[in-house]
Amino acid sequence: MDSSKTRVRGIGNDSLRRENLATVLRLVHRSGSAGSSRSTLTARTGLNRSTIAALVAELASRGLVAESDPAIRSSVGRPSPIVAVTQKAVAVAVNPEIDSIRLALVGLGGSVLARHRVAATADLSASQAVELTATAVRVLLQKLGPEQWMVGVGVAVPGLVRTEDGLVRLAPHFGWVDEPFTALLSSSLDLPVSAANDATLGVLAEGTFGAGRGIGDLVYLNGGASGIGGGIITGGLPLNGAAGYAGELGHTLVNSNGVTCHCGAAGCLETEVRRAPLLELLGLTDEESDELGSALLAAFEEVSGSQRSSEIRAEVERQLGYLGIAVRTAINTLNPRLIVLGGFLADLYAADPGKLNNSLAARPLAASGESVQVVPAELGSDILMVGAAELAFSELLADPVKFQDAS
Amino acid sequence: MDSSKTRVRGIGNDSLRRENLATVLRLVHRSGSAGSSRSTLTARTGLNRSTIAALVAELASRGLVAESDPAIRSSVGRPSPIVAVTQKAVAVAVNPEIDSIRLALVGLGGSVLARHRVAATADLSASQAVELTATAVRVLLQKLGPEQWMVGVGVAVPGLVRTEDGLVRLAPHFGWVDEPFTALLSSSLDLPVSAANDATLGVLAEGTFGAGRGIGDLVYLNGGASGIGGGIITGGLPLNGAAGYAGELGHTLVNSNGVTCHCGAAGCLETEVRRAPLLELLGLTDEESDELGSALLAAFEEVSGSQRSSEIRAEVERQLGYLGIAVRTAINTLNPRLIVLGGFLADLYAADPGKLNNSLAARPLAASGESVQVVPAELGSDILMVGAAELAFSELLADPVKFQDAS
DNA sequence: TGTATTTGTTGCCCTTGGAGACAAATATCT
DNA sequence: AGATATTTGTCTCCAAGGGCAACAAATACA
Repeated sequence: MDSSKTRVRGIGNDSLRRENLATVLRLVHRSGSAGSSRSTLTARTGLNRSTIAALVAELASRGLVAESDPAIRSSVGRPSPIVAVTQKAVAVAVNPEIDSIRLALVGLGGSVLARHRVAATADLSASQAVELTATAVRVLLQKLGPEQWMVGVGVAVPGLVRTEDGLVRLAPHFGWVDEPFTALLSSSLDLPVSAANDATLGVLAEGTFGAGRGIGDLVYLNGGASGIGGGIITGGLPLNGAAGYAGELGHTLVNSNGVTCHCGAAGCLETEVRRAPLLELLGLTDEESDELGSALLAAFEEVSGSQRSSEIRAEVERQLGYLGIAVRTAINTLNPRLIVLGGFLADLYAADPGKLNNSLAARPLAASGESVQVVPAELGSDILMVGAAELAFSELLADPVKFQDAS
Repeated sequence: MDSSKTRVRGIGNDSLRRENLATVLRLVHRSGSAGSSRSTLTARTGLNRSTIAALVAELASRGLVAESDPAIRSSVGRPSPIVAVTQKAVAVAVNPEIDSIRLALVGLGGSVLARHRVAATADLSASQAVELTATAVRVLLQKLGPEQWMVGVGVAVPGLVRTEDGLVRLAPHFGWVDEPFTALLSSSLDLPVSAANDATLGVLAEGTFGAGRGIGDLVYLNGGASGIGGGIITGGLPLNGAAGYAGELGHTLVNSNGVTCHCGAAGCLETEVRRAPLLELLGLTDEESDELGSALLAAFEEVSGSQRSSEIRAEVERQLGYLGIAVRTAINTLNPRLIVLGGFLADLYAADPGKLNNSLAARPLAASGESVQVVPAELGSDILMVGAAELAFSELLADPVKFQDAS
């Protein structure tokens, strides 16, 4: 009912403190392991020196941040202590995929402390997946130090997830429909569990710690084995939509004469732009998909131009053309400053950047200097771990007081 | 640089008061001329009775709101006074269009106090338009009472407007490119002037006072004489994008085999779905476009099925099919709760609602109960006046203290 | 070595919202 | 009609939080 972000709740004296604590913690969190000096926090928040001191002290007493002497002393004046997140509060990130379930222990600041992987199959039922995940989480929990405490679990689901309660509405890979994965996992582990779409969490990670750091409007497009997912940040906030299903850019129409998609429409982006035909043309298996990028580049650099390489180039150009159409629609709709490409879309783009860039010219204002930039994702394979952890941390970041009383 | 909406600034004691004042004023503003009781404000904000009393008193002392006895006494208990906006603070709304420039004097709460219209031609230069507008605004200013004061001017521009400074980057109707319309008008009138895209302001109006009242995620699609514009609200906030060009849904691809659009691409929504062919088939002129809706309905209700009416039906179905594709893409991207159709798109939809609704079925989750609703716009011809005024009021609504000192 | 600069630290003040007691105004029940 | 319950305005006092100014500390630079 009150989902509107235009503030309706007033601010009391207590929520004032809470918001300021959250602001400081978020700033420190976003600065990652490098941390940021107390004077920087003063400048960025606009708060008084004494206030920042008090806020940092409270966060420190709760064990969330720690102060240290600055390593390099550059400017004149009394050096300001560096405030950085501790690794006492940790989250577990989970990403169930076709072949395996990946997990990680992640600390504040986006640092991956430990990884774990369990094999899975495509015909896994939701309750089986919960079982597998729960035991894997318990393995990770054993690695926790005595001082560390678990904030919760974040799950990056390849499918549609209802934000409200984490219900997995649709996960095509596993054939799940309306599976309460989140609730089951939560009751099995007795920990708070939250879930969201994988690409939505991808853009969260990339926008906080990756290529989109500090950028308020960006679109993330990820090409995976079985489709294309999208995540959007606008005005500095993740775009979830009414229920959390926003960002399904894989179902943008790119070809009226295209193949019918599993969604029922024809010529969707993800029916026209696929990894499988590229791998096939290159003679690579699914497991060798890491080599896709270099193989494509090799095919494009080949001067002689064999029959096979020209076939590859044609397919790449074809796919890039369709990708361009979808990206153009996204730009016209969202006016982002940055398009981040992940998965095989990054490889596709790298093979012939000019093709996509030119394709983006066919839109209003394209000629002006205010055009968007297309870049590959910066975060590597940890992106979903970081994004899922970000989700798990979100409550803590919004209200550091709610957790762990001061000692 | 700091365009991100994730709070970076801390909250001091002064901004605390400012935010609470703004929250209360916004709530009263959104409740329109009906106003809302003080007890309602207490409940909705979560603030204390005494605090609300103080805040309302301050707003009243600034002349922005006034209290009055409740008209109907429904429930038990001491009756709570009704707080409603006054019409002392007013804004001027401006909408330059092909044939005329429309203006209005608008008060808080979205009430249109006076209207004005001056003839215009399509070949109007920007400076000529500024001249015309400025004199028209001066006419409206004379209607101001002695107690009223002008907040500023808001302009709804049929084209791309840079949010930052109101520069009109592109207005195809007039052939304007990078015209500083806003700055010129501001210096000519010596008043604050802000500008934005017309459909963006349309969704603001419709989302605040119209069909989307209280809904945090909605898309507004408007069909005009010369194209289709779109405006988006997500998470309760208008979606502007990096520079203000978001919402250009008229350039979504709907037909790979379509006509080339002025944007350079082929088969855009606005090349396939147009008002002109409908009017032509119905034998209506541009001036008679108000009758389009009833004429279409008549053609659809005709039982016998003349040659002409079946042609009309075919064209309507064709256009609705393409509209459905664009709407589907928007839904997949934004997951709105509501699609609001304005202009001739509302007429088109009304002629055969089932066609569009069925077309939306071809998307993930369409079968579930969580599907979107499609509705016609509620606000009539005043929509852009209200939206533009909303823009002009936005600074006041965000910080009621900055204006007019307490007497 | 002295000076300018920046920033942490401390004590005090001001503003703001909250809580509670009391009064006022209404509906409802007897 | 009168008593009672309920809701809400009003008033006074209080506590908490941030700002400010003075001082001290720590650095760069001349």
